[in-house]
Formats: sequence, structure tokens, C-alpha cells
Amino acid sequence: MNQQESRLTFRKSRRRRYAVKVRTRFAPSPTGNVHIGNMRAAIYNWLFARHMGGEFLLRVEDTDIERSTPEAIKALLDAMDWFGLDIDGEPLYQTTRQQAHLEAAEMLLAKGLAYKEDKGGTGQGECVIFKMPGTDSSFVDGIKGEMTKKAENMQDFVIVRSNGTPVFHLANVLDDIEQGITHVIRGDDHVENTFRHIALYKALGADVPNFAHLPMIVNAQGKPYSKRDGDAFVGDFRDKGFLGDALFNYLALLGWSPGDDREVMTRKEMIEAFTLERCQSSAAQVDLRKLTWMNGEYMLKLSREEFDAIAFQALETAGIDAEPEYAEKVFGLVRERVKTVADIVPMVGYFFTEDFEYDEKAVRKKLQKDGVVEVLNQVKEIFQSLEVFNEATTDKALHDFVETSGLGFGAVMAPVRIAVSGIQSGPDLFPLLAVLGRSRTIERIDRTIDQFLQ
RNA sequence: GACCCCUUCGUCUAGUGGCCUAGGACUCCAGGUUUUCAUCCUGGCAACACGGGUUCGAGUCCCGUAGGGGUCGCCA
Repeated sequence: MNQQESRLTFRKSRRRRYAVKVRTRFAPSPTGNVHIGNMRAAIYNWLFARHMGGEFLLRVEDTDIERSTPEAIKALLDAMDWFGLDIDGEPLYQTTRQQAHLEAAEMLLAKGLAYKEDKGGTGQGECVIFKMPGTDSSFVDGIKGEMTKKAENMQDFVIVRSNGTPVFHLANVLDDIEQGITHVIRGDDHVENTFRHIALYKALGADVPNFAHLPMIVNAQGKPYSKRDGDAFVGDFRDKGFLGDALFNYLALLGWSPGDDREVMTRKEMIEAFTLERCQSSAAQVDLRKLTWMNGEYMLKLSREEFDAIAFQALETAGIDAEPEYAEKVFGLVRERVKTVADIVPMVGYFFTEDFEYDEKAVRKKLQKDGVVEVLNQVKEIFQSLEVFNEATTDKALHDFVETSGLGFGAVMAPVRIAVSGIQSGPDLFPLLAVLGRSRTIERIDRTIDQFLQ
């Protein structure tokens, strides 16, 4: 009922401004790190704007001179780029607006809607305080429905500090007016502010936009993300090997669903299906396992070229020098088994060095057993005698060997695999051998015998 | 403490009074496919916070309780 009511009212208020195009915005302060909670708000704003055929703007709230460095701004823009959040128009930098903010404060003062006072008698001088109208306030939240607050529960608040700088509330509202924002979609932590902001809009003689408040996202312990949760920044997810598209999709689904069973969705599908009414009003918990699964789905959707480019990049950062043609063959082997970008290097390491590690347990359980030396020696001879060494010939040769020797597949394949790769799991053995090549395969078998089976 | 908000499987969710013996996804478990691992296929475990109403009928509406969260800055 509540949902239905809110939907109606929300539509009605939009119809009133029928000629106005929907405009949303992302208004972060550039601090060098973008929290995924903020990024999710950006995603929802973007999705909503695109769904409505409207515009998505960026406003950089860079008034904190200490933290708002050019690097921080670049990091912010990079994060948006990584997610593919394209903006309409030029970003508005809040520092360029200070004069306008101050003039508006003067206007409110002149109209008697604000007053000056040394709040709390600090002796720091007088600040400008906005006078709340003294009436009950209510608005219809696009997600939460009807919200009300009694006059006695709302206090006057500072809009210009005694040092002459504008406070968030004033700047934020004024800039939203300047940018023509029709829908303010932001975190739940702003609901209380909304009552203040609505009063400001009215005092300023501006149309009050629609508001929608997104529930917070919480960590794996179900607690709010704090500064200590190291993995809450967008950059951390990138470092952990997640793809921007996958994180985007995952975050979009964290608090919203299309209403049917779709989960892995294209941008187009998400844009088409996205509505505020379908957003959840309770907090959502981040589940890295599901994110990892979804990332795997996106890794699978990558084209050969895209995957190779990513894999080369990963190799490069790991300091591994790779010959392109060979590396591409290796990538082809692991392409479908990788869940995150970070999985690649550990999975292909042994292809690029003779100095790879042997898994101790694998050596103990599969290699250091009676008869293994003989098996490896015979396999080596078979490989040496092969006219051509490729996937098909090694496959046939080993299968023949298994048959004639009367040994099980496992008794032959496992030792060979460990001898050439050091580990028990990996790509299909024969393609692996083919990529490795005959000489390397034989050398590795020899070395394994010397090292563990003498 | 005051004000506001939230509550369906472990997690993300579907559910707008009868279609719900509550559906899907991730995870986990079992079986199958596979030379290994992953994939893939099949099956399984698992939830309406609690208590009262309203109603012929409640996960869905109302009230209360409990739990959780947000806000109470000359931070944003």
C-alpha cells in the first residue's frame, strides 16, 4: 500500500514538471578513494537517468582543499570510467561556486530567513544560521515512501561558517538548483538532511526536486562499512581482479532487482528494467562469493582479444616476460577456468619459468610412489619417439600406453601433470603438453625424476 | 537518550490478500560427465524476527514487542 501510494505521488509530482527532462547527478568529494557505497549511488543515478531518457551530471564537491588534489580528482574520474558511467555536460566543480553560495546566504539574511549568531558562544565569531520554518515537513521518498518530521524535531542549522565558508547543506542545494537536478538519489544517511534541504529550496524560491534514499550496504559481518574495512574502495576491487562491468552488475543488483529471474544482465537490459520502485528499502550485505561468481560469468563473456589484453597486462605487472605467440596459446588454455583477473598469473606461472614450485602434497601423494619412476621414464621414451608432438599424438600415445601397461589413467596422467607443472590441477593435459612443447616436457620430466625420485 | 527508517533461506532477492506445501541466484552437500581441477548436468539442505489483531483466507493490511540501522557538527 505504502509502495503504491508513493509511486502515485511520485509520478504525479513528476507530471507537474512534465516539460522538464530528468536530471540526476553524482556529487562525490574527491578524496582519492571512492567507496563502493558511493559508487552504487552513482550507478543508480546513472541507471535512472538513462532509463528516463534524461541526463546524468557530475559535480565534484572539492571544497575540502586539503584532500581535493588533482590526483584525487583523477582517481574519481578513472573509477567512473572503469564503470562506464558517462556523464552529460561538463563536471561542475564546487569551488567555482563559492561566490554564488555566499550571495545566496546574504539574500536569505536580507529576507530574514537566516540570522547571524555566535553559535554556542565559541568566540570564533558569528556564523549564518538558516531558520527552519517552524512547520511540520513531509516528502514522498521514491524508495521509502512517505516521510514526515514534526516541526519541533527540526532545528535551525549553520549555512555559512564563522570563517566565511559555506556549509555542505547550502552548497549542495544551491548547486543542485544550478544544475537543474530533478531527482536526488543518495544514501540513506541523508534522509534527515532532506528535511533541511527542502526548507532551503523553498526559502530560495526553487522547485523542490524528487528525493530517493538508497539503503546502506554493509560488510560481510552485517555491519556498516568503516574506514577499517580495507576492501570497500573501488580500487581494491580492481586490484583483486574484478572487472568493472561485473562489479557494476553486482552492485546494481545489491538493492535492486528487475523483478524476474535475470541476474547477469547487459547495460541495456538494466537500463530498460531500472525503476526506483523496484529498489529495496533495507540494507544489503556484500557477498564476495557471489561477486566472484558473477565476475567469472563476465570473464567468460570476454572476447579472445579482450581476455588476452587483460592477461598480458597481468603478466606484465607480475614482472613476467612473455613471448606473445606462446603466451596467447597459454591464455587459451586457462581462459575458461579463470574467475578473476587475479587468478591468471598463479594459474599460468609454470608456463613461463623453469623455476616453478612443486606442490608438496601432490609430490608426496602422487609422485613418490612405487613404479612412478618407471612410468615417467616410459612416458618420456614414448614422447621422444613420437614423430609429431601435439595434442592428438600425445593423447593417443598415452592412451595406448595406459591400455597396454594395464595401469589406470590416474596412475599415468597425474605423475606426468605434476612433473611438468608442479600441481595437480590445471588445463586438460594434452593441450597443455602441446603448448609446452616436446623439449620442455621431457626436460621437466627428467628434472622431476632427479629431484624427487632418486 | 530523542527523532526517523528497516526486518523472506547463511547472503542477494521474487512475492502488491487466495497462483506460496514461499520461487530464483550465490554458497554448501550428494551424484553424474571429465585423465586432474574448473566448467557443465541432476538432486538436496535452507527463510516469511516474535506476539496479537483485521479477514472466509496474511509473507502480503493494522497494532505491539524484539532486533538492526540512520541522524542528532561552524564534516560531507
